[in-house]
Amino acid sequence: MNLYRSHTCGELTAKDASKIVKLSGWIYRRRDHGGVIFIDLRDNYGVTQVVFHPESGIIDQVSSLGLESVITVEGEVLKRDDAQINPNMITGEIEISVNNLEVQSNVESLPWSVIDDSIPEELRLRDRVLDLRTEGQHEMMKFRSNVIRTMRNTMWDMDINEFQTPLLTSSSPEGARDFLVPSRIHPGKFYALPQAPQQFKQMLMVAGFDKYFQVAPCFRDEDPRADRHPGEFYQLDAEFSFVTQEEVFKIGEKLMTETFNKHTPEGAIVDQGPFRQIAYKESMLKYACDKPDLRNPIEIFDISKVWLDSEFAVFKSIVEQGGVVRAIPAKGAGEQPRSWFDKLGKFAQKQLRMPAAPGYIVKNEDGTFKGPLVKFLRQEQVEAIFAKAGLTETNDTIFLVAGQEKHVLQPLSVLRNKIAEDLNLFEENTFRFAWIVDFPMYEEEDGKIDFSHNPFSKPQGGMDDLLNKDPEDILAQQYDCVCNGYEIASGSIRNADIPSMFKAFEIAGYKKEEVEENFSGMLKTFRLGVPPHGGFAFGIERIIMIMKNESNIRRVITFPLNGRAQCLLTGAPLKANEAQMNELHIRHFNLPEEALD
RNA sequence: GGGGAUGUAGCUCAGUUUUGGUUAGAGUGUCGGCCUGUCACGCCGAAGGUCGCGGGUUCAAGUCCCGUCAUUCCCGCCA
Repeated sequence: MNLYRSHTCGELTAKDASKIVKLSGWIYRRRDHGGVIFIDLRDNYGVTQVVFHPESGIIDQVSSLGLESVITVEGEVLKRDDAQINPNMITGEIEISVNNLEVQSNVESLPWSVIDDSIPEELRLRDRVLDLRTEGQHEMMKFRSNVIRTMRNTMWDMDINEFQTPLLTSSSPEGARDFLVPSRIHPGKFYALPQAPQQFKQMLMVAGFDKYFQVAPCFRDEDPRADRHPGEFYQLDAEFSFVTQEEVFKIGEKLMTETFNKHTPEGAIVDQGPFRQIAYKESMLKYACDKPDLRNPIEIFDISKVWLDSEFAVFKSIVEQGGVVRAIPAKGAGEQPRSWFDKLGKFAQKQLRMPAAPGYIVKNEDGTFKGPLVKFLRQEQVEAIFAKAGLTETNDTIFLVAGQEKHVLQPLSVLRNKIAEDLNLFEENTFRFAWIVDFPMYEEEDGKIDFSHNPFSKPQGGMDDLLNKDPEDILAQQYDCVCNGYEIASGSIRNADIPSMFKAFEIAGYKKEEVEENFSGMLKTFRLGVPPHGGFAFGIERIIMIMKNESNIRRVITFPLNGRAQCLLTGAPLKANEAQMNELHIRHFNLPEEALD
């Protein structure tokens, strides 16, 4: 017998009756009847009812202990009378009649109750340990642990090596803001925390390891979102040599299906590979975003041209000036009350900052149409639009959004999901995957050409594309994996050809010397013989959020930062003292007033 | 940097608009008492409030106005 326990609080049942046992755990609940006291004792594994009788002589001691105190009890396992069995507990057939109590740690007062599930997040973060004891949060972290175990095992089963890569490394000029770490040994110089192990995993391929993965911490100094933890997060990062895009997809599909099949609820529908592949361009048209939620059956389509042959000056001039009109088909939406349409219009203007509420056309029972825009089109034009949408029933509706393409995409995407949600069109308990492929290599903003994704991706046509195509027309062997409206992975087949790498950077405005300097490590190794290679990185937190249907990423992180990137437990970030600053050769300047106190 | 929502007892929330008006309520938790079979135990009693903060309007502000802070969601940002 262990010093503290012979069993856990989740394992004793009727078959253990009359055993003498020792249990340790936290006081979860107490029911004091004056003469007899019941305590629900909780540990990581479960809850067991322990009973104190007056004859034990420790009643007074027990009633003075605070909830969440840690105790060790010793006693006999008693089978309960039939009337006293609690069918809701695994250990509900028995209880422990205690004759010996040892207090490991007494709790004077609790800031809030572990049983209460309506505690605000600020307190949960401040008292995170208490929060991690609550049933929901405790199970969540065990769930995360199990998911990562499955992912690791799946990778190992495919004979993929697990390696670690440096955390103190160099800044990469592309991408998000870096976290910098001042060097003591090299005054004035800084390490950067990796935004991803990108360069190192490629170097592992050059080193001949063939297949690699790791559960990698990634650091990006960006503002948070509900699905984006500020500062740091984890990726299941992987890279493979001598592979094609399709072979990388197979590995990713195996990883996802194994993980989701094992950890989603009974009866869930999980896409089994091969996953759908959707070209970036197609995705932007049909779903108005590059991470579509495919549980939503609505597909947007373009109806720009019809307005050139109409009397509606607003849409006509938008299209004439290169803008677009897009249609969102909404099956049966005409059954909704007028107030629903009004509310949707207000939402669009207020939340999505659309200049006007989206127009709509509803099909009447007699085959005519109604809505503010109907009078501008001929009957056969409207009929053609509905035919294109495949809408044939009374009350079927089409919403219209017009404007320059870059302005309408975001509102379209949000409206597509909101309409489907309001109309209850989403598939339930379903996990829909897709690969978004054929991303453009470059994008133009304010006349400047920049990489639209990863500068290390291979242009689909190689050097030939780089030399002969308009940069905006060059596609990359770059792909994302999306699930239920989240981007859960990103990857590419890398550009392993040194001349075309320089050319690719040149198009984005980087001089040869800059590239040599910033990627010296990687370039040097590439000159030593680089295999064709490619890979992916899956966002672990997002995968867990999706499986648990959680909307906030902090729920799946043991010790998350708050929305302002502060740790309420440790106070991080904190000021450095003078001695530390001196040693690191750094000094403050230009601090805002509020930082000076 | 910008926009929306929220802020009342330790915690969850009602009261705030329509209509500014006596002592701001409930549940839960806490504390005290009672209770030998409960399992979210029960019963009796008590304590607990700068209505986020500051200013303004008014005879009178939790309620109206302005500002500000905090939390959160979104936009920007996220190769």
